[in-house]
Amino acid sequence: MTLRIYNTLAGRVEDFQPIEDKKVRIYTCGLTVYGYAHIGNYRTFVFQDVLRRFLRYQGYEVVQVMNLTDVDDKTIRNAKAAGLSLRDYTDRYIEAFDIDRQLLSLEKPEIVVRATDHIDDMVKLIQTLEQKGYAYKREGSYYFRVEKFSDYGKLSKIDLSGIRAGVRVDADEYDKANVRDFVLWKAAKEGEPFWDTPLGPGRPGWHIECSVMSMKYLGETFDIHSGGVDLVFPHHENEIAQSEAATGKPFVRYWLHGEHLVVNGEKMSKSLGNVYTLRDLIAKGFRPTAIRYLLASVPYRSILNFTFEGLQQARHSMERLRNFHYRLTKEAFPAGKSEDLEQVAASGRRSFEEALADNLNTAEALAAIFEMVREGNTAMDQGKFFDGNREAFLDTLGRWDQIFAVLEDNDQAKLRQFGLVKGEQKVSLEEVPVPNGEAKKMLVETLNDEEIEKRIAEREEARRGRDFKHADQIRNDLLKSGILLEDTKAGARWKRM
RNA sequence: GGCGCGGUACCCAAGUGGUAAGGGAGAGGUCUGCAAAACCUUUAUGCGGGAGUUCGAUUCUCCCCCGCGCCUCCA
Repeated sequence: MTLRIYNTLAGRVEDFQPIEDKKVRIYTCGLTVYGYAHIGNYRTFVFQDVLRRFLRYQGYEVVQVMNLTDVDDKTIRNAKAAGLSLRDYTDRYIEAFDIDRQLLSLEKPEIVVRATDHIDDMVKLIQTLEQKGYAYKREGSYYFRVEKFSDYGKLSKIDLSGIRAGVRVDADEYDKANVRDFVLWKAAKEGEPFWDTPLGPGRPGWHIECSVMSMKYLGETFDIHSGGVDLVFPHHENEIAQSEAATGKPFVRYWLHGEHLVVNGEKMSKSLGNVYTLRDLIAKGFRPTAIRYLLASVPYRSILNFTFEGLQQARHSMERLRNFHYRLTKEAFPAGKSEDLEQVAASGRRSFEEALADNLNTAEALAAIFEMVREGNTAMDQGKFFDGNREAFLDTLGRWDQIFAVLEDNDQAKLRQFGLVKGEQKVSLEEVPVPNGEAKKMLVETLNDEEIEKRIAEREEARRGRDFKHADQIRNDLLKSGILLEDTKAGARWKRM
């Protein structure tokens, strides 16, 4: 099944065809590590994760490069405020990001790179651009001569005449030859980090790192470049200009952009106080898997309206899928096999695959799987689900989960693994992060599996003796610890709230 | 000013020129020692408003209203 995907460059949905038959090369703009990533960032990362998972699902080998921008005005400012070197400061947030990534079940890109490890490569590219007449130097800084690159604007469809001198243009870059020109290399400033290079002392401009690192690891022309919509202009437009001016070859074949997320219908902003990090949400008691589910459930090209109610709804939807999975694995069914049900499982699989192939329509993929769940549940309730049907349903559900990755209730285990359990309910946004330090005090500690099982056994014993008072006592105690008991036909089942 | 996106039930959210997926919540039911949970059923003559094209429009065209994004750092 060919993936059809919206290519910003083409301005329409296109069939995806990689350069190399069974291999896909992807570059994704990662994070500027000046602080914790927020859920808006994660919306984009979940989209990119769904993309790479679906490509792998289709049998492609994926080589994904993700960059981490570890030098820019904000990182410099914040590192200085924290009294740390740029490296020490950004290391902390990179570590925090890696933990978040695992909490959200984002597959690790094959190659994760940081800008400051590629200064030499950037210098070389800028030198090439200068030799070809695309770059010029002014007062220690290098700029890209936009008017020399005739394709400028082809991605964002921007009208260059719309950029007017003196309006909406960084005032301290007055020394550019043309207001449209963008900086490749910034001359060193007093009190700021800089690198001594053949270009002179300074630090890289924002766009150059992505051109350099993507081409270094993926070649001068590669398949997919993705990021948030806000990057279309100027970031990606400038990347194209730098890269294609230097190589004379097409830079990227498919440009993919994820829409933003808003909170309660409003843009996230510090002044509104609605910027949430993953840790903020965990501290409020929300589960990483529910967050992933919510972020994945809205197709990537639509604005996602993030609300706590929506997160709660996501949690419940996800629970329904897990319940069905539980029945499939634990409930006893009569021997035999229903051909009709085999068809239900097969068509569920086909439908969700088709939905994803259609520009990653995750909402439709969900609908497909829920339809299968309902039919399966109905058959089970009527005694018409057979042992022989187990495998096909588990197969479809498992395949679906290769993309969505939310079936397993592993939140508690992961939070423990990263020390994000017990203690206070809220961690201030302003605190300097120590991923394994104060971040430990986040979730209310709950009982471990053995303790829970033991209490349940005790309750079963009480119930057999018709000592319901004691049984109910245990049930209530567990509930207070966040453990919900469910008496099913197959015995007592528990889950964490 | 330029470019672009969106308005579908109480909430989230697909989709189509042929008569509205799915989830959550609510209601009813099944199950249960009770309860919860779970499961089933059910919930838009309607898709922002108006006009047009058409045998037929939520889906196409035009106008209007509302919300939003980008054009400057931003996922």
